[in-house]
Amino acid sequence: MIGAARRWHNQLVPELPEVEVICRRLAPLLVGRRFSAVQTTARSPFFLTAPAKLRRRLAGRQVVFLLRRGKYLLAGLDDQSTLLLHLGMTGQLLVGGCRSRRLWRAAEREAGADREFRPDRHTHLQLWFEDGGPGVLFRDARKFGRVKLIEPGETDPRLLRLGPDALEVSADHLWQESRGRRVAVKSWLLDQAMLAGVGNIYADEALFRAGVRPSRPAGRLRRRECQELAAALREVLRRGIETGGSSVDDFVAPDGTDGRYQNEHLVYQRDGRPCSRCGRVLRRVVLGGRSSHYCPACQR
DNA sequence: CACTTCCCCTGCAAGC
DNA sequence: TGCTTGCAGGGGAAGT
Repeated sequence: MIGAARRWHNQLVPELPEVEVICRRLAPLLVGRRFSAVQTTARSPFFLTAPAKLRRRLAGRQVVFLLRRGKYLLAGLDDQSTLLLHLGMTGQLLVGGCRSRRLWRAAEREAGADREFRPDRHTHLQLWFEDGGPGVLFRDARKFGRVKLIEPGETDPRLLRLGPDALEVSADHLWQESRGRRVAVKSWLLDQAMLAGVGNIYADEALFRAGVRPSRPAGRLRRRECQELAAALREVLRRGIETGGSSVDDFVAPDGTDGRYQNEHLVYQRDGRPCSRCGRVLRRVVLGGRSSHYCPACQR
């Protein structure tokens, strides 16, 4: 296999729209309910807060609110502590009992499996409620996800470092932040301290729509391009939320349904195929260790 | 200080 | 067929 024709199996990272979809669908299922028991697996020492402590501290707590900040989910609890969740690359939050073909391995899918999800060896956290209703399960095959209990009055340095939320990014912010930066605009967009919530897919899609080549040094952006990039970012993120997120591989909403935004990807993982705008063959380049997809004619 | 590289981890698919 | 190898990537640490 050569270059562009090669199709790697890529995991989809939950970016801002996916986390927002999860947040909106999960909030009615979490807020107001009280944890009865919390289960963890022996394979979960990657948690920022030790599993044993999570089990002890969460039991009996009631969820007061659920919100998204960048790619983080924050569940406020009735003792003023906060449960912080990051889905990493393969993290999933699922409602106990949900059905989805996507949750099963290819062989099982082909067998027509569309059955209820049951906790498996990658299900690291199980939250059950005292009302006896469906639980919420955190599953993460690659363990890049993070779970932390933030104690009352404490803050987390991860959250303090985050830039403004990408859903409301302004041209002025991009302009000011980009001045003097020599890093590739693509790598710059992925910097959560500059802008919170943008990942590989939406960065590539926004750069295409703004006509900016991912390898361009951020500091070379013109004011006009910052305007177009800000508008493109807001548009692709808003549309991503509207369509329920991108389901390239691992993303499923808590109820097991797929998103549809992958049907609207114009460049992401489309290298080797013609550009939808001009017909030129789309390319893939690695920037800062991350693959970027772009049109050599439409993006300058 | 700015920027790059490495590492964590696992599933999948190419290649032998 | 079955085993080995290598790639993907968010984010933080370590290196240049």
